[in-house]
Amino acid sequence: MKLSEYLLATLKEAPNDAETISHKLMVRAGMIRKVASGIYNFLPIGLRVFRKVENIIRDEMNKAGAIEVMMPYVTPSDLWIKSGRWDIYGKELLRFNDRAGREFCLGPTHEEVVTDLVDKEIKSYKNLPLTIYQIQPKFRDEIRPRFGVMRAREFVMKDAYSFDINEESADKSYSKMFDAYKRIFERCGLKFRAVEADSGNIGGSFSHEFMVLAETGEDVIMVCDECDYAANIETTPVVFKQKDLDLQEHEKKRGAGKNMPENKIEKISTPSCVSAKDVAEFVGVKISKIVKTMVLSTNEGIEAVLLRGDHELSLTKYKKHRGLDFAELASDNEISKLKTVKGFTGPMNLELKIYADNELKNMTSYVTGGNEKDFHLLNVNHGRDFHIEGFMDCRQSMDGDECPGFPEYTLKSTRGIEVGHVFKLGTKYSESMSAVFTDKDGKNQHFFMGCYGIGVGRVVAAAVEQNNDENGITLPINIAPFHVTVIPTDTKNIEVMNNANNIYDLLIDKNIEVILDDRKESAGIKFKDADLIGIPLQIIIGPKSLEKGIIELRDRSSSEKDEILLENIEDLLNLINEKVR
RNA sequence: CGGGGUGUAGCGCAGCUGGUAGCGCACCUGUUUUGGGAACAGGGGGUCGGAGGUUCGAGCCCUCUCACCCCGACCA
Repeated sequence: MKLSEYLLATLKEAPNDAETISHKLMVRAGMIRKVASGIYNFLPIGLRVFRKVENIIRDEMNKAGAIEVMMPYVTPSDLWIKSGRWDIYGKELLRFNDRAGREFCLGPTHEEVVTDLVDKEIKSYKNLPLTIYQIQPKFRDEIRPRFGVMRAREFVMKDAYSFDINEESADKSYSKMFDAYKRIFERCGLKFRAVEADSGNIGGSFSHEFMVLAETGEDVIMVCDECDYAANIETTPVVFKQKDLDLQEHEKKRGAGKNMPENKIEKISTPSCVSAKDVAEFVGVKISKIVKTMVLSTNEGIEAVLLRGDHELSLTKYKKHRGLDFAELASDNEISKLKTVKGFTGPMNLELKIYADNELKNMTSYVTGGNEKDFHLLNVNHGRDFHIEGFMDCRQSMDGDECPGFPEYTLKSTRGIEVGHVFKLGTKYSESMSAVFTDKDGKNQHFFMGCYGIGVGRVVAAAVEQNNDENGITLPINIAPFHVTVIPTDTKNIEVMNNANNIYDLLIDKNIEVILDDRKESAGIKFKDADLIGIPLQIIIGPKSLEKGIIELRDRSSSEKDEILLENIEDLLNLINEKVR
């Protein structure tokens, strides 16, 4: 490819809406351009990187025995109604009608379509297991698209779906995909970790996210440095230990024959103290002596959950342990209907079902909201003063928490970009959509399913996020847009151009992905562009060195230059060939 | 969805108390250049996001609207 005939759209300055390094660099390198919020053009340089990632994914999918298909991204509502997701899926699902008024949506994922497809085509256990996949655009009307193609509304996803006769077989399909994912991200040169993720409500099912480690990642993951344990913070279990010391304290405070501490509740004025931190400072106790009451709106109605003041609620874990489909923090409006005041909510006389984090078991005589503006209560105790429906592990894990794998190790938080997710579905969709095959005994059985996604554009962005320096992008050679650029520093010098053209042709003959920067630009611009878009190998041909019969080979990442005699040009080509393969 | 912010040339920005729009980069032409984003000379490009209003006069003031960006469940 000659650059004079190419679409190279590099920019000196990044547009002001770009925040992350990868977003800035991808725009500056002419890889992507925004068309609308969360919707992007891929320009030639970007598309080349995209295709390389895509091909690695395709290659590993094929090697793992998955079979490629292509499903539509415009999907009819009846499939979604059948699975029950038409009503559950919120505004993320972009819905519209065709000319006849039929309802459709842009597919955000394809469980419905693929389950329907396999149900119709696969009748017998003899044709199982089967894993099919596609690489195709998806649309999710995200609340807040950001970071360029990292979180886009329209994006390309590789989604695979496995179908098995039973759970045991499904686990094998899952682990094949899991292994394929590891190979894919290794081949892309990414530093990543597979972490345990939300396993949903179905017993025995599990899920892993593949996280590229990056400071700008949107997800927080908890990792153990000593063992392999890693999990999304949303789902990391907290190892609970009943505190003996507190129990002894508790004993001392017990009244004769009574089961509860005798400290009397005290109502105190706490003007404008709405956060646990405010209250702790105002009252002069540790924040860990505060109990905060959070009101939740769920599919089973309004309820409350209690947490220690310095702990954070994990809605994911709460939903899971409560067996809820839906839960979010109650709105101001919902709270205003209760016998309480926002900022001063407490469990006493709150006419709601109250649940609590396990840690509450270790707490006595704590501070809670008074359900009255500017008032809190001291010496509140559950059991004596109010009833807790149930305890569960629902707080978010924190730095220093015990590793669930080994009690002697501790967890540390780090950030990651979720580039892949493998999920064991079980029979969730085959049941809701009545998708069955005939087993050995001639009986109908529901398929055991798994689904496996990779965001292709996000992998590209994550790779850029991990591979860059002050001059631009430094992608590894197997996903760089080109292998080699030939840079003649003076396009008017016939000798220089002849040699440049010659080397360019030789590289093409060897199937090296090469560009010739024959633009009538100064050498400086060519160097800057080559570095910015991240061509790993640069062959520099200039008049002065050519007089000495040499050309230069420069390594993008290390900036090291090798001088090579023209007569040894074959050696150069062989050297490049080795690096590329 | 709530809160905040920004829309002026392709990109980055300036534009005062309202007086007919500018800078840098990019682009085009020519000449000289060519080893890390060249120099000089000349040139093109804007219904100032859109609609309405106030005014003799609006990029600037008012109202509405659209787009884009940032922050936000952790307070219950």
